[in-house]
Amino acid sequence: MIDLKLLRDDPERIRAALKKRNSDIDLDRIIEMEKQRRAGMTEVQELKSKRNALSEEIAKLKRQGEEPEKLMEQARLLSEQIKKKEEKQRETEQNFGDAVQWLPNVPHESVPVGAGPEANRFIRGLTKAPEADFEVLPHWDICEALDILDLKRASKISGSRFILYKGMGALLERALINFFLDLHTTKHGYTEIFPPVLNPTECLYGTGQLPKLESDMYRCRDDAFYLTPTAEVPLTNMHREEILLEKQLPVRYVAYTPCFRREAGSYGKEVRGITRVHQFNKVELVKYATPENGYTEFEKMLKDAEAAVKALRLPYRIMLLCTGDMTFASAITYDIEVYAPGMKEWLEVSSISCYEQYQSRRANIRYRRPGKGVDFVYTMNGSGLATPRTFIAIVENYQTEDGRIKIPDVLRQYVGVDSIGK
RNA sequence: GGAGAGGUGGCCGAGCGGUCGAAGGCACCCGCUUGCUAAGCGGUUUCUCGUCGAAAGAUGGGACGGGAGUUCGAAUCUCCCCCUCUCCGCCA
Repeated sequence: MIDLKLLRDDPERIRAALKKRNSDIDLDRIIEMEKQRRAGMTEVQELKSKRNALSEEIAKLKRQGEEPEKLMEQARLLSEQIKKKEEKQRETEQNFGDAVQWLPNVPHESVPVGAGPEANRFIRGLTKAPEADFEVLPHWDICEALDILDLKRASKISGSRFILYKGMGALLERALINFFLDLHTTKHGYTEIFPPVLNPTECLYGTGQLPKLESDMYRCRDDAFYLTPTAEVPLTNMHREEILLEKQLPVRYVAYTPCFRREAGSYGKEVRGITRVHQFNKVELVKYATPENGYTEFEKMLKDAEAAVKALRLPYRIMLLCTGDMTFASAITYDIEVYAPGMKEWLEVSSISCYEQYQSRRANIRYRRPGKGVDFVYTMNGSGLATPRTFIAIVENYQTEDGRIKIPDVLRQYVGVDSIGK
């Protein structure tokens, strides 16, 4: 949620942010609703103040053994009036609340303005796709040849855009998950969490998937749960409605979870292979920090994710997303992309976002600074990494001319062999 | 699924329908003190939303799991829901 004080005191900043994001939200309507809401609030409060005074008076008289019937009658009428006003006010609040949920975060000033990927800014890494000295097979071909993915049967048991890893493929996938978890827990100071992946509606509002991304998620029919689209949801909601101590911060969590996405509307794109699927594995990083340290921690998180790509020795680049490419709740987002020489494409394997206080306001996650009251924490998260595309990058980059796949050094202790095939 | 207990401030934990935003403790912060790996003494500190104010602050509303009700008035009474714990049953 955006800061309501900003809405009141400096709406032009929000208007500018909306423009940068190409949003067509009617801000004036929301401002108007907010004014109405406050006016109504004041009215109700004044009536209640009167009633409280009356009640006190009654109590006093009763203690003296009197029966102040006239006052009681007056108070009764007041109460009725209050009830009516309150009902109206509740409606006003509800409408305002619903509307304000749709306001996206204000982008950080360093974020380039633009509509699509072409406006993203290169930060570091490879400027050019590396060339292989032989014809690299795309992952769907090499994986079929080596019998480590079975997409036909995945489709038989679940449908299109599902992955079935098999044999050494399953082992490689498992190795990746373990490697990522070990890396972040032992080298980067994250605490491992293994959370539930069915999350209730409140959690999805908390992190900002709802209301906007409703149709991108799987919902349970009989219970108010969504299948988690990312571990960001459980990890960030762990401290929902809490006041943390300043000395606890930063809190760093890492979790492996499967992630579920309907990918509605993406049909026709990326049809082959496993770049875009309904269920995938991801190791996710989440941090809670103070506003002062927020961006330092954020840059560190980018490095933590980058370390994973580096350790696997994959060709990569880091892009700063433009306003049009960022998600709704994010103030700033970096993508780490690896190159897949078989597909001849750059693939996003990690997206690292800082939400500043946008999520913490929604989820009411605060911290106490000794002697200086409470404030909302900064939250941020990043993939560290998502496996399917990392898997692709490995089978395509580590492919040999004779059709094998070498195992990256750092994974050997998990896989137990040097290569897959022959 | 059945039976019972319970959900109160950052944490633990009291709380006859009005003087309870809530005893006490812990923690925290601020002083003082002390010759010892820290203790003692005193004091402060719930959160939230309005209004006025540049600010310090002043003033009012609200919050004791959530919602509805009874009442002039609810942490306290009634109903519904949610959650936690214990026991029984069932199941991986």
